[in-house]
Amino acid sequence: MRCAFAMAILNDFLSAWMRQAFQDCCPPEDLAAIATAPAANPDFGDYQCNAAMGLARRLRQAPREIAAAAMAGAPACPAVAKLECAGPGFINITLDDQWLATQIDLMAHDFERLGVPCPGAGRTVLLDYSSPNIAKPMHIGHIRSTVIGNALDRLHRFLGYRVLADNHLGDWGTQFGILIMGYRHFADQAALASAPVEELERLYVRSYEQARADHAWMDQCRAELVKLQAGDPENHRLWQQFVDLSMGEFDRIYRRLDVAFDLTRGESFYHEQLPGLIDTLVERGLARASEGALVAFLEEEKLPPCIVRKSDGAFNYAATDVATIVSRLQEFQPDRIIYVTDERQQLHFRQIFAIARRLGIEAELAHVWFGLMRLPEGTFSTRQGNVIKLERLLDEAEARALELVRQSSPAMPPAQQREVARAVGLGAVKYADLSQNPQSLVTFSWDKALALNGNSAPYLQYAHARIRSVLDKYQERHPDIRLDSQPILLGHPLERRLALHLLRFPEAVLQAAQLYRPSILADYLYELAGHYSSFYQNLPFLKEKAGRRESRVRLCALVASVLHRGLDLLGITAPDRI
RNA sequence: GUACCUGUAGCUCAAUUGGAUAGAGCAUCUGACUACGGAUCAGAAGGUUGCAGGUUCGAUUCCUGCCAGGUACGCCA
Repeated sequence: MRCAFAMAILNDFLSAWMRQAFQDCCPPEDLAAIATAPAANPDFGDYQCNAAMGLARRLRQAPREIAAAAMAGAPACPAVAKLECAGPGFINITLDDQWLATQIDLMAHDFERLGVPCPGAGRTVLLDYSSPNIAKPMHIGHIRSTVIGNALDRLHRFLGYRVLADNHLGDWGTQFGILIMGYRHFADQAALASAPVEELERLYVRSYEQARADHAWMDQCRAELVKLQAGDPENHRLWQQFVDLSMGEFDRIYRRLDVAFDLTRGESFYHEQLPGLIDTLVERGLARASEGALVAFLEEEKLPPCIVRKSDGAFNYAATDVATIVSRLQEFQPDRIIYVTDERQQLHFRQIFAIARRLGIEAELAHVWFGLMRLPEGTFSTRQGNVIKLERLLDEAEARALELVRQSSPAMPPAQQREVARAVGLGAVKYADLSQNPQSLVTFSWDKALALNGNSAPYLQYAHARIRSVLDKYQERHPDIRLDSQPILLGHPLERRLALHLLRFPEAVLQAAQLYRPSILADYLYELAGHYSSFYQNLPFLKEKAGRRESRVRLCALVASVLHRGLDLLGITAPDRI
């Protein structure tokens, strides 16, 4: 039997091959679980299959015997050079050098996609991320949703999905009642003209303090919100002014972060649909009056009750979010809606999704949450005024990077130095958030957010720039050689290891998107840069004799392409010079 | 009280979702300077994976119970 699998994901290819090997000695229902994995240790070959041990109990047979049977049953495969049984029953797979070289050659010729498939073709994903609140400055707590969401956006687009990135602004909540009261009583028009969002923030904090001490004030705030939601022209005018002022600042930051949305629809966009939604919920028995409010009871889902309309008649976040799902499905028919928010909203989304299911909505609904960013002294909040503004973080990052660029590239023109510093500083900040498991707690620290060495974006950018520089030198010295027709030779273990890792790029991209964890791609790139740096430091290539020299230069070029593309998928720029 | 998350080297984080000797970075120490970019590389040292049980060939990973921290839980978003 010939080996006839398409090689898109190396591990899937080998897993499918192993399933064939096990076909005769494994019950059919267990076949699907058989898979390979990269070897834990280079001594064990390149890939391993651990299925024999798992089957031993079911088959009442020694795992090594099962492994031996599978190895005997394995169809011939040009990819595999050696198959060994080791330890209690591991099957160790060593790939064929020539085959690896051919795969690298194919990958290098796939200049645009580098072997990454397009599983999202024909599917639509709506991505809801960033979503800051109007009238509050963007602070470092907002960067996680923005950066993680944007990376998921780029990953899904690259995988062929039609992506609609929607910035679901908080432009319709209680804060406007508080803000309107603050504006009426404390507004400083001069400050509003010169630093609008700071002034709005000040008014909000001032009015909120008042409300905490003064019940009548709080009641008045609520009343102003109800008036706004009921269409009061004066409150609506103020609201529009607050929105416009905030959007000016948000747009400036998004441009700087290289983040773009297809839609910017705040909660207010769905405002008119809320009464109809509430009627539907009541008609279908999904919500009923309770203590003056309208509440959806979700006992079947083992979830606490969810208020969809407050006793003062105002709609809340829950109502808006359900209406948003309904509206999005009607207008765009997404196969999936992904929300990126912090951990505090887990229960909220479980409730919202439960209500959506009861309304008969079938689209896949995913909540990607991440740990709240804290300061060493605790949580920060606008109300307490202990926030670190996002722009200040970005300024600091660029300043530190600029200092470094000036030191290491003094000959570079100042304008280019600034451009490089922008990419490096911004990359460092983004990478700090993207390179770790989103669900862990994060305590903000300047040194961590702005790290320029070790496992950081600048390390990857540096590796990339070094390669570009070497490639230029090669071009100068050998302008007549057509590189892409030169054979790939994998003789040295460092070359081989690099090649093997390069071939895992498609898998890293796919996994990062499927598991909603950009950190998987970041880890992959960091390891790639590490393998490359060892290779670079320990093996000559421009000085190597012809043939091997071309092979190594081609490997370098492919590493550069993968780093550039991979960083781009994380929203990070890799300059040619650094 | 209930639910979810976190706990791994001095510090910050990994561990291919149950695999072989738990890996990186920072900090510390030792090497590599006629180099193709030293923002680097090679190496050393650093661990009872919060604690106690259980499941099995095998547990950082799954189950149970504790401990510590975080977050949420009918009128915030």
